[in-house]
Amino acid sequence: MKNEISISESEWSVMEFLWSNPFSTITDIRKALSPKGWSDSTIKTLVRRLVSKKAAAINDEGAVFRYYALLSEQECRLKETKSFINRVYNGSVNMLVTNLASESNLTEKETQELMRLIDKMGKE
Amino acid sequence: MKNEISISESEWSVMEFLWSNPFSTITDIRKALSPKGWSDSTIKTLVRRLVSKKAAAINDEGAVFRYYALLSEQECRLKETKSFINRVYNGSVNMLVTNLASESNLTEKETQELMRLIDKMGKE
DNA sequence: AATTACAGTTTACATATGTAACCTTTTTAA
DNA sequence: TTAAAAAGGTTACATATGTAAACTGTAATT
Repeated sequence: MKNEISISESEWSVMEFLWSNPFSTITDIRKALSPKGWSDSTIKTLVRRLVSKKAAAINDEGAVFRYYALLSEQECRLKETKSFINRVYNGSVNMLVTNLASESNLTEKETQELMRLIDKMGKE
Repeated sequence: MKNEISISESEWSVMEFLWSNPFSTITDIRKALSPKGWSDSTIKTLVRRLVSKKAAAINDEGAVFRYYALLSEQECRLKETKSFINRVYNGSVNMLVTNLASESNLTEKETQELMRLIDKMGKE
């Protein structure tokens, strides 16, 4: 019953461009994503899918369609982050950060302080 | 050229059980995952896929097969975490933690200290 | 005007994933 | 010992995703 919109990895590239450059044309998108090496068709498919899943929309006032994101970067990130933490860290932000910290080069003391802040971050 | 093993959401449930309970039988897994409401077939498919993608393996010394994880929880988490951060936060741990912090109830000062630690965590 | 370069639309096709039935053999409980 | 339950194997089927060709129309370039 939610806005179960899920954006795939490839689609994220498009969304990211649209977030930074609203009202872009297909050409704009194609140029920006050229490093990806995708064919023109691929780009169009990604855009079409984003529009059909209501993550983006079309503005057709001018001669060519201009696309823009319907979902904000912030909300998409939060949604993805939550589902990621649920899937991989049993919903525990604490565990995630602990894991990140263990990969880092913080001193024992700093790690402890980090843990304290994380704890304080609440909501388990 | 990497160990491009990707574990899907449903498969994670199985892996998690195997991490906590190595050398489990299908029945063990089925019982543990019963809250998921999956059919017996579904469980078997998930286990089979994990085995075929070399994330788990079979020990067939006894009468029934016993399954165990071939990849550690730690390495799977790190892999997933990295790909997640790359996909959603442009590879920036910093940005991820900043985002988490902004969702929290830390004081301004604490957030600043958190940021300092994150920065120090290095490898951007 | 003819050619080219896109735009927009439709169709395609392989792999991944969620979810499960069916079949055969073996084990177990009534 | 017979029926039910489970194990292991094979097959299935819809949706998602990565990736793209083909077709139709229009706009820009030669």
